[in-house]
Order: sequence, then C-alpha cells, then structure tokens
Amino acid sequence: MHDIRLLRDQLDLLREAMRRRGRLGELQPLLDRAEWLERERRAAITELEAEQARRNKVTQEVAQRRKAGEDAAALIAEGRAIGEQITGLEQRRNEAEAAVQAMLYELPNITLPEVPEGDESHNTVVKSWGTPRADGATLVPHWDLGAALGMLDLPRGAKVAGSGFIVYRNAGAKLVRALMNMMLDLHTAQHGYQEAWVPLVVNRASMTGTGQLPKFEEDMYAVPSDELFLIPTAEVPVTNLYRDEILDASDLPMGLCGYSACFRREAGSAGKDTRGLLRVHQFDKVELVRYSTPEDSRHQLELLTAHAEAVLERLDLPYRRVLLAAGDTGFSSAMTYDLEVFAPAVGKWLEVSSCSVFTDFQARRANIRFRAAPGEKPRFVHTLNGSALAFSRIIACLLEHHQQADGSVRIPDALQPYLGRVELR
RNA sequence: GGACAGGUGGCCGAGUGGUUGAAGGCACCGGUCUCGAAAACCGGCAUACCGGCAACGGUAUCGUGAGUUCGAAUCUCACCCUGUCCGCCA
Repeated sequence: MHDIRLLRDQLDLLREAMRRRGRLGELQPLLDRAEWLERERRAAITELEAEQARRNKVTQEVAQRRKAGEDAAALIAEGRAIGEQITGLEQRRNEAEAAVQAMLYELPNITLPEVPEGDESHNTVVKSWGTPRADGATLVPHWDLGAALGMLDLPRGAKVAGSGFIVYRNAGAKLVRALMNMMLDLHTAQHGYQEAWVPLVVNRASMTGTGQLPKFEEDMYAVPSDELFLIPTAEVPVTNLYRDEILDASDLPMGLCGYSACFRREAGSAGKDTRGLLRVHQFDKVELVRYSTPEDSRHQLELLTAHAEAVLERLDLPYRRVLLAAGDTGFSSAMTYDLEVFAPAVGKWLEVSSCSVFTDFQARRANIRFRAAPGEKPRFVHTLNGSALAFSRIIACLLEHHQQADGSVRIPDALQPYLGRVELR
C-alpha cells in the first residue's frame, strides 16, 4: 500500500509508476478518482473536527452549569443538534476514507528505477550458472520417470484430493524430507537465518498485510466458516510475525526462514504448463524472509538472491537469474529476480524462486516499523522474501537434469547424506 | 464446546458518566550533587490525523466494532484475545 500522501503531492510519481508497469490506461481513472476522494476525505475531516470541538465546548459548559446548580436545558438541546451533525459528517468521512483505502489497495507498488519498463518481453537474464543439457529429446519426462521409479503417484493424488495434488511415495517422499532438511540446514547454518515453523492457515489481516488481499481472494483456498485462508506461501505467516510491532534497529537486518506447504487454486491457468509437477495446487517450499532498513534493502535483495542460488548450486542444477520487467513484477514487489532452472525433457526454464524487495509496501500494510535510535520516531521497515526453494519443480528438474542413460537419477553430493543414497533407480 | 476471570501508555498499575491523554510506580532522557558512579532531588517523557510557513491550535485513541447520552476508559450489546476450571480430542 502506498502512503496516502502520494495522492496529494506526488500524483505524477504514482502515474509514472503505473505507466512503467504498462497499466496506466487501466488505472488512470482510478487514480483520478482517488485523488478527488482524498480531497473529499480531508474536507470531511476538517468539518467534522470543527463540530466535535464545538460539541466538546458545549459539553463542558453543561458540566459547569450542573455543578453550579444552574439550568442547562438549552445547552443540552444544542448538544443534541450538534450530535446529529456529527453523525452525518462521520458517515461522510467514513465513506470517503473507505473508498480511498479500497483504491490504494488496488494500486501496485512502485518499481525501482533500475527495473526495465514494459511487459515480460523486457525481462532480462542478468546471470547464468551451469550448462543446460542439450539432449532433452532423448530424456524421459519427470512425470513418466517419477512414476517408473515409484516416486510419484499422480493418479492417486487426483483420487484422494483432485488433479494437481501430488502423492510422493518411497524415495520420492523421502526426497521431500531430504530437500527440506538440506535447505533449512544451509540457511540456518551458513546464511544466518532464524528458523520458524508456522501455521498453514492465516486470518484476513495477515493476508492483507502481505498484499494477497483484498485483490487476490479468488486465488486462494479459504475456510469460510472460520474466516481463515490456506497460505499460498510461508511469506504470509512469516512476514506477519512482526505485524503491528516496532523492531529495534539492532535487530536489523533480520532473516527468517521456514518450511511450509503452499496452496494455490491456480484459477484460470487450467491446461497451461500443468503436466506432472509443473503447476500444482499444493507444493512444498522453504521460504526466506528478510527485514531491513530502507537504506539497506537494495543490497539485501542481492544477499537474499545469492542465498537462494546457493541451493541450486548445491543441487548442481544449471540456472539463470532473470530481472523481471516492471509489467511482470508482482503486485507488492518493487523489484524481483526470478531464478529459473532448465528442465531438459520438458524443454523449458522453470521458475523455482522469486526473490523480491517490497520496499515499505508490505510494511505499511502490516504496520511493521523500527526505531533507528531511542527517542526517534518509528519508521517502516523494508521487507524482502524469496523461495529457496520450491520443491516440486526442483524435483522435476532433478529427475530430468540428473537423469542417466539407463533411466537412473544421480543424486547431487550435497543431497546424498540427507537422502541416504547416491542415485535413484 | 461450556463456566468463570480479565484485556488501560514501553512495562506494572489506579480510575464514583462531566478539564482523565488518563493518578502512582518502573524504565528511559536531561540536569543538580559527585573525582566518577550509585543514591537523592528537579525537570522531561504516547501515537495518529486535520489546519498553519511557523509558533501553535484542533480532533481522535483505555482489546475491536456498534449503541445509550449534551457528554463514555467508566453503562448496554456483539465479536476478538488471554488466563483458570470442565468436557472432547491427535
């Protein structure tokens, strides 16, 4: 969410930000209306507070007369009339405020200057590591290989829950545990993250804090009877850990990592890259979250991204880092690097991580602040997060990239101790 | 799920419907004293918003939201959270 003051004195900044995302045409009317509503809101407040001040005077006068034993009937009548005025003005203020708020919730974050403008065709590969296999045509796709190895049971997943819900079995199930432990050990022991094990459902306030609500309610599984939502990523509970709190400057930068299952309805993407493990309704993920000062957040994005990349390097999977163009950058994000790994049999680069800095966009929504020094005013922190990593696509890439001529799969050295074997066959 | 008890400032804690933004204490900051420190004493110490170049003025905030009233931390209702006991249960 943006600072409401931008609507007053930096409207062109917002306008330019929307243009860079290629959404000005669509959002211009909303911006205009929001600007008008903000003026209306303040006008209502000014009038309302004048009436409230008047009422407070009358009220005190009543008290004094009562004490002196004088008659206060006229004043009480006046107070009643003012009260009616106030009720009307309050309603006017509330309506304007709710309307402005609703519009602010619809506006995406302002991207950093170095983010290329335009749509996804302007995404830029800024780094490559390793060599993708060129013999993909000769390889068995992960869904067939996984089934052949007894690791993946997609038909029964569909039976017990539905299409897109995966059953891992035998070495596949153990592989999930191995990946979880390997990643969490790396981030806690080498990268300085605290570990958190968090709820898989959150309330509406948390979903609003990180930006999933109110705009993306359709994308989430919900438990309406309890007003809870299944998390699409551990980003939501982990970032909201410090909602409505003031951190000490000495706490920053702070890193938290956590494993969670992630639930996504993927409404509207039926049939698109949905084979095997490419796009599923429930997957596992280790998430990194960082809190930093505003001055340091850009640097923190590089650190965070490097932490995610370290996992890929340990898994010996060739990847590339893509700087997303403004139009492809997520709603809450100011700058995002996607990490993509090549799945040779599928013949596609798969997004296995998305590392973002949200500037103060989430912190303002979630009201997460820090005090730079004792006595100073609290300021909003900057939040960051990134997957490190999403398991299902990693498993797909492991099965394809490390596939050997006889249909077995080599297990990367770093994973061997966790899985307890050197290959799958 | 049921029955009680409770939610007040950074923390503890008072608060008969009428200068209560809220006593008192602790913590914190500044000062006096001291070679220095402690103690003692003096003073300061919430947040957000509106108006104003500013000085400053105003409004709101006692878990949340509604209501009663000229006026609500205080009364009523609903909800949320915490604690204790009972029930149920992995």
